[in-house]
Amino acid sequence: MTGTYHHGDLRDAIMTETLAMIREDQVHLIGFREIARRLGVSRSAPYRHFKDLNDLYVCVTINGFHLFIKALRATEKRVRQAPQCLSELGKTYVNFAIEHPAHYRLMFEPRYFRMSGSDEVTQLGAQAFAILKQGVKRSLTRTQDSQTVDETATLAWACVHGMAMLIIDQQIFDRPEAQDFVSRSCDRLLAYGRHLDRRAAD
Amino acid sequence: MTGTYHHGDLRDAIMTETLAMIREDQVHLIGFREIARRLGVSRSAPYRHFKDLNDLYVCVTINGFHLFIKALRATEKRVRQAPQCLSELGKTYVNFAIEHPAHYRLMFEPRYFRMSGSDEVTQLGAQAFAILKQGVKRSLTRTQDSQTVDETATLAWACVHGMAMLIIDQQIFDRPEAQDFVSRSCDRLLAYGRHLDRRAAD
DNA sequence: ATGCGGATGTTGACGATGTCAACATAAGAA
DNA sequence: TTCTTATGTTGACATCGTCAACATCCGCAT
Repeated sequence: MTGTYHHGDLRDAIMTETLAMIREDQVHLIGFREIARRLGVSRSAPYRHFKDLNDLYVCVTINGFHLFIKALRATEKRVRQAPQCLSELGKTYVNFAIEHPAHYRLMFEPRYFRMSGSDEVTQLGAQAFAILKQGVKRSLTRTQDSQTVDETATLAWACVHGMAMLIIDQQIFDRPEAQDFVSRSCDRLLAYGRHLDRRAAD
Repeated sequence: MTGTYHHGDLRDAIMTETLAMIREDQVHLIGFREIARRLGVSRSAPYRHFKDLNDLYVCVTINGFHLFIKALRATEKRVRQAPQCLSELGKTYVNFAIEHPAHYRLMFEPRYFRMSGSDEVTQLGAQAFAILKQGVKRSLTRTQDSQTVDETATLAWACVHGMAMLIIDQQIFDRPEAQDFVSRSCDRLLAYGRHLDRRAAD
C-alpha cells in the first residue's frame, strides 16, 4: 500500500479479476500469469494467496455458494405459502444465475474450469439442493412418497438449471426479457406441479 | 498401413480417441501431443489432418450434430400423433445425451473445450432446435401464437437440456434408471403441456 | 527506536504445451 | 520409372503452471 511493492489487497483483487474474466468470456485467458499482468504484479505473486489455479477457483466457488444459499433462504422466509414458495425459489435460482453468471458457471460447470472436486463445495451444493427439495416436498401436499419427492425435485432442478444455462450460455434474451420468461415459466411449472399433485390423489 | 510410417487412418483415430478421452473425464489431458502419444505417432502428425485443436473439436461436433438430427428425425417419423411425438422427442433428446455423452458435451458445452464458434455448427444447432419447435407447435393445437410457441419450445428445451446435463454431469443415475426417469419426466411434462393447452382455450 | 520474523512480492528455472517450418518417407499417377 | 502429393518426423519458439531462492516490507517485542 505504501510505495508500490505491496499491493494491499491482492487476494481479493485476484478473485474479482477472475470473475470479471469469466463474465467477459475470457476463460481461455485465465491464468496466474495473465491475472498478475492485469493487476500489475509479478507473475507468481498469486502463489502467496492460492495454492494453485484450482484453489483459486474453489475459493471463488465457495463464495458463490454462500451468496446463492443466502438468496434461497431469503426467498424461503419471504414466501410462506408452500406452492408459491416453490415457484419463487425457481425464480430466485435462475435470477441468481442471471445476476451472477460467473459464479453460477463456477458452481455448476466445474469441468469448464478443469476444477477438481472439493468436499466443501460438494457439501454446499447439497445444502442448496436440500432447500429446493424442501420446497418441492412442502408443495406436494398429498404425495409425500420419498422417491416421488426426490424425482420431482430433480426434475425441477433440471428445469431451472436448463433455463439458467440456456440464458447465460447463449444469451437468448437480454436481462428484463429473460426475467419475464423465467417468471412465467416458473409459474407454469408450478401450475403443472399442482395439477399433478391433485391427480396423484386418485 | 505398410510398415509403420503411415498410420493408415489417423484422422479417424484422432477423433475417436478424443471422444474416448471426453467420455473418460480426461478433457484436461486432451491435446495433440497427448493424443499423438496414445496413438503411437509423432507429436505434430495431427496437424496434417486438423488445422488446430479447435478444428478437431469442430469436426467431431459436426459429426455429433448429424447423429443427433438423424435420431430426432427418426422419432418424428416414427410417432405421428402430435402430443406423444413431442414427449418422444424429449426422450430421444436426453437418451442421445446418455448414449453419446462426449458428443453431447461438445455440442452443447462448447465453452468447456474453449471451442470458438463455427457457422456450420450454429446452423446445425438451429436445425435441431427447429425440429423440437415443430414438435411443440404441432402439439399446441389451440395456441399457435408464435411468441407462445417460441417460449414453450425454449422452456421444453431447457427442461430436456437440464435433464441431460444433470445426468451426464453428476452421474446421478446409472443407465437404465436414468432412462426411466427421463421417460417418466417427459410424459409428465407433456401432460403439463396438454393441460396448459386446454386452459389456453379459455 | 530498533531490530527481527513472518507475510508478501520478484526472479530464475524446469518441464509441458500448441504451433510453425524444414525435412523425410510413402503411395499413387504419369 | 519418376514425379507429385499426402502423410509423418524433428527442431525451434513462445507460452504456461509451478517451485525454489531471493528481496522487501509490515508489525510486534524489546
